[in-house]
Amino acid sequence: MLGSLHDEGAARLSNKTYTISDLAREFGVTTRTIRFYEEKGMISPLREGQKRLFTPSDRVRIKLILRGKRIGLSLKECIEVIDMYDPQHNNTDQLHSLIDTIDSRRQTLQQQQRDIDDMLANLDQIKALCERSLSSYIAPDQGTSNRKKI
Amino acid sequence: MLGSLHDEGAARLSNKTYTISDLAREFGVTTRTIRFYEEKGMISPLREGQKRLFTPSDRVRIKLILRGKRIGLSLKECIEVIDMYDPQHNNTDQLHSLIDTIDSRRQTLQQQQRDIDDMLANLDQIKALCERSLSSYIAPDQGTSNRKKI
DNA sequence: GTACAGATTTACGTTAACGTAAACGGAAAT
DNA sequence: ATTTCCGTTTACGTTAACGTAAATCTGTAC
Repeated sequence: MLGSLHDEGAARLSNKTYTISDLAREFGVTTRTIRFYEEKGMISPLREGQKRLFTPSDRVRIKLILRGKRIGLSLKECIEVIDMYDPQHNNTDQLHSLIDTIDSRRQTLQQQQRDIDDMLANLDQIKALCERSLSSYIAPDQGTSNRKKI
Repeated sequence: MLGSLHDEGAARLSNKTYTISDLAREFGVTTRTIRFYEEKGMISPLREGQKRLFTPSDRVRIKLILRGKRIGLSLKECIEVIDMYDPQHNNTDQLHSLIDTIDSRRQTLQQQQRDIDDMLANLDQIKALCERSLSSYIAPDQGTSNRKKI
């Protein structure tokens, strides 16, 4: 399997499991959300009778899904990224195509980095203007455009 | 107005305008999208009879909307950010509250930066594994886990 | 036993961000 | 004059990602 990342102490042979509300609480989502992810085939928890039993691996997948969402990926894109961890390799073509996918995903991420940097810089500017405006604050006043500081 | 950014050559007193398809083409979106943004009050192009006339300011707003979208903001969040450029200040409380908003938005952006960095690092790992797997490729083979390089 | 807290399935509802189609207006080219 | 190209309005359709409600099961506390 090309080396499964995220085993989180594979040595411990961890057979720990989580309930659905454990994970919901940990990640600040509803149980509905987690069931929805299962419906979509994004996770496949075990069953103990009727109840779901989540493994550490399920837990990591959820974590990765939420990381994806934080940067604006759709759920579909989230699984695309996650599936890269466990490639159906064996095949040279597939490996090459995976590399292409990775490169393209990287482009997007780098564009996002630039966008975030830009936006942060803008926020800094605005904040600075706010603070200058506050420091020189005396009384309510209109047009501040080209007015010199008092 | 606390100093309007993005005048893009305010000195030139630019009265250039754009048609809807100009901007659609430039930004790679449909005209429907632009009209939709107007419906939502995100831009307010002039009219020449019935037709829309977009100013450089409209153009910048669209640009900022799309930047927001690229990092996963909703349209509502996009205008929240854009509106920071043109605060209804005059009021100390409002300025303080704007600063809070900025700080909170910054937190989110920084979390996104971390998420992107993490994801990029993961992609690098996966790619490296792919390439190692390709370089030692001889014939279709199963378990590569702990196998030494040939 | 039964009440109660959690878990499950089923299924309809909701919001966002457009897509898409229909029907029409005005100017320019043929 | 009529086709051809924008452009416009109106309006219904669509997908994603859950929310929410109702009915059922189930193990544990009392």
